[in-house]
Amino acid sequence: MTTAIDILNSHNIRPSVQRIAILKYLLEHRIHPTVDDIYLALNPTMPTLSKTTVYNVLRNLVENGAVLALTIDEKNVRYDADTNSHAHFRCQCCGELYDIEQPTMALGNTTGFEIENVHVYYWGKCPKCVQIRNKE
Amino acid sequence: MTTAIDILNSHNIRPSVQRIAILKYLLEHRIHPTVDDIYLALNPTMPTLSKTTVYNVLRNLVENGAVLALTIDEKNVRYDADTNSHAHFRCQCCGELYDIEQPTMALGNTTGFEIENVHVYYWGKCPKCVQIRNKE
DNA sequence: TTTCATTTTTGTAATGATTACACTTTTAAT
DNA sequence: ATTAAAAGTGTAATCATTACAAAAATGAAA
Repeated sequence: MTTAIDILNSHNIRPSVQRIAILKYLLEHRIHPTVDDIYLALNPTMPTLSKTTVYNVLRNLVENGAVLALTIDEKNVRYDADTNSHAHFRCQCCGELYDIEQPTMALGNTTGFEIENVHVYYWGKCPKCVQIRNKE
Repeated sequence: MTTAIDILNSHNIRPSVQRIAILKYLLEHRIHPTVDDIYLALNPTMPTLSKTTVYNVLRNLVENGAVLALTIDEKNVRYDADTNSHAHFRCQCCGELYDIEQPTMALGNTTGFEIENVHVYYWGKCPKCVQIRNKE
């Protein structure tokens, strides 16, 4: 099992208390939290934590490829510690954000472009909301 | 050629002067503009136009499927009048946003999910920026 | 272990996109 | 022409994010 410290080290990010806490939270809560989610979750046990630090740390983690920033939610950026290839699904009923298997893709003509990164975002109804609708 | 009015009518949106102007601008300027881009472009010839109206009209267009909202840019939502299936590429050097051919995708296991919409976002270097880097 | 430079964190203030809201104007049907 | 509904407008509020300067922590050198 890879710990937060290992991940920080392997991305050349010095493992400060705050960085460890934030990455640890992301690793243990795969809910694609927003900055606010993270701040509110950690604040009780780290009262001195500043929201600016959460922003700073996350920018650092994203820039160094340790964490993904998801822009599927128009309001807030969401963060994901799972950097393996996978897609995301956002339910238009309940707003929930799910991990979903990455489709196998045959790229079209992308001549001249150097592609470094792909994000696939789905929108629709999640299983829970489909069921609720069918019961009505 | 489909006009702005045709598109509005076919999506059951009443064709007001402002709606026509905004959709026409989107149809004729395939640059994925932001709200501000659109407002600044139209303001000279429509001095009474309000930015709130631009927001309202775009929300209406998106909700009725006449226009796409792109969240590839973390700062602003960008709008696209091309609702045909295509992907988007954002250059990490110059920030430019390109249309790009939609990959042919074989969906993985999405049992239970009702998928209504897919967006594929690419990041990397655009041909211009690749060239510039190679010349250095 | 003291010193000092560098990095990191912190809190407050600013920014900037978006929305709320109340009022005015336009539209379309009678 | 009258009138009710829809659409547009301008200002003020909201809220995520960033800027910035001061404080704290870190780590290397003496």
